[in-house]
Amino acid sequence: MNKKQLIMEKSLELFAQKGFEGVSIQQITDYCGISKGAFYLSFKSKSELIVALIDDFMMQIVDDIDHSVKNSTSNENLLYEFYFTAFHSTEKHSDITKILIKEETHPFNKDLLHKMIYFEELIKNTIIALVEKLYGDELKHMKYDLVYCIRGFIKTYSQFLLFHQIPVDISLLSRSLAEKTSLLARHSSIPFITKDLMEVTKGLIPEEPTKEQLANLLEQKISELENSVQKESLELLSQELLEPSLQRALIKGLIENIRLHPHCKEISYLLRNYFKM
Amino acid sequence: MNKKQLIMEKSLELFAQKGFEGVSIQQITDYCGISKGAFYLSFKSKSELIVALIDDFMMQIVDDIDHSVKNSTSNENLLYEFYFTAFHSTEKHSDITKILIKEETHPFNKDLLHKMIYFEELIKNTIIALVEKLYGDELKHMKYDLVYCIRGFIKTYSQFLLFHQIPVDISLLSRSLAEKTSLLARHSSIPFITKDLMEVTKGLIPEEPTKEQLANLLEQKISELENSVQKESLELLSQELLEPSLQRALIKGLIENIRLHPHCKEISYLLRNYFKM
DNA sequence: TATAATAATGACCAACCAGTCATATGTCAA
DNA sequence: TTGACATATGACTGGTTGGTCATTATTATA
Repeated sequence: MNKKQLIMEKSLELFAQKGFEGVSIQQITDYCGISKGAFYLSFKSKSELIVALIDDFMMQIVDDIDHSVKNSTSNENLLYEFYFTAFHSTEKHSDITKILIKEETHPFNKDLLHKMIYFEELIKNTIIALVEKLYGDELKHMKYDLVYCIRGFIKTYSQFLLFHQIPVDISLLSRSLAEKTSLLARHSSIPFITKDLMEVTKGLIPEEPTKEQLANLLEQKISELENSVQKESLELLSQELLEPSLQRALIKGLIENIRLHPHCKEISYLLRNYFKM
Repeated sequence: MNKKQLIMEKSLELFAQKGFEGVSIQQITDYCGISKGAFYLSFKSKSELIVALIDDFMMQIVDDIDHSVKNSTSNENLLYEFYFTAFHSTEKHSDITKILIKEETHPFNKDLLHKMIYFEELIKNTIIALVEKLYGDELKHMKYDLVYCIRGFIKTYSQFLLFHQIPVDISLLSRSLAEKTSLLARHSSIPFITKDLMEVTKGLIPEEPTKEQLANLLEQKISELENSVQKESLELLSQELLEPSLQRALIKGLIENIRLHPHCKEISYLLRNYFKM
């Protein structure tokens, strides 16, 4: 296996158990069965590993949730599906989620801090899209308040799922929260979180990447991948980016194709936003 | 000033900024203007300092909240008052609250872990008392679900208050949450957190102290205190504990007296429970 | 097979840590 | 003034850390 990949996957387990500062490079290399020096051939420092981890795995969760919101056809079960996807994804990627929760309150590194703020912003944008899809302009001044509540629900119950080793009925939880959310949306009238307050807490604007940046990212991914449907899809999307010609349905299909590859989630997410799918 | 007290107060600031593991004994002693050796005259180890901190300051918050619930006369504004007290108290003791939030997900020490579980349990008990006072048996199967939601609200918004340095209208926040809570209590029907689920997550039962333990604790506090109304009150309560004679109103008054002393909050809380006030 | 290039090793380094202890300073009473 | 006791000091120990680098092993090329 790719050594970089090996280190990332093994260290993820350790970090989830003991937090970043609780795991030494020595422990990681022992666990991987490699030497300490070999580690530094793959990563310049411990921080770089951590940032790489967050980058890679974080996007898988964001993409899962965002995809479920953007691709739901009926509004009937949207709330339920949203919560279900969110909890399902946090369980599937429980290691990285544990890390995100653990390090959230004192990220030991500037880079890491920025990644986490960026992550938070993406999730928030998805929730905003969800709320707008469901309630349009009905909510008005309660909109951002509701968004923050939903985010709070997800955080609170994710923590419950991850830190108590009890088998839990996610479906029930999602129904319960969907009901609660719907209640709050329809009846609450005193907003605490306003648009202004939410802006202030932003900290970092997740800049939309330019067409050129996207093209470069695609180029890079293409060179990394083996020949496969995903590679072909990426190449077609790369062409489409530079010279638009395909119909929307085709583009959407291509983006769906690359979503299947776990390390193309970020690209998939960015393209979906770029092509406004 | 008492050296032990000095160390506790100064180190609290540092810990709140950087977390327990981010602060060395050397940094603490430098910040206090004492030598490293002097630290170990007051505390056997770093852990002991941390446990002492949690013990002392944690109870101040628990007592504040518990007191507001147990002493409210009308149910009209109880929810609002409860939230207001909770947020007011977390702001007043922002340093210790930051520590509690930061260390919650990976307490670096068994003792600390137990303290935190104990703390969580006390808060939960207070919320249960709140819910029962407000809704009695009406809620039935939604009771524990509501309790968990309330706890979630407090955590979510405490984090918001403490980690964004924005001036915030706690009163508005409390009204907003009181409305939300009331909505959930009256209309939600799908419980996720059941009594069983809440039991499982307990981990540690906060054992009610026996009469003898309480008496010892009182004795100790009495010897620590200077002559004052508080000391007198403690002595009277100590007598009352061994040979009941006073009327409830008098006992209640005495307990109120000792609440005024910041380091008698725990005693006050325990006595209030013992005498079922 | 010989040579060059790349991958991997682990002893080593400086920095930091919690905790110790011989020594020094201050403070009483006799 | 003396001596006994409590208080305070900071150099020191043993251990861990992230990170380096001269050396060795492996692979590719010719």
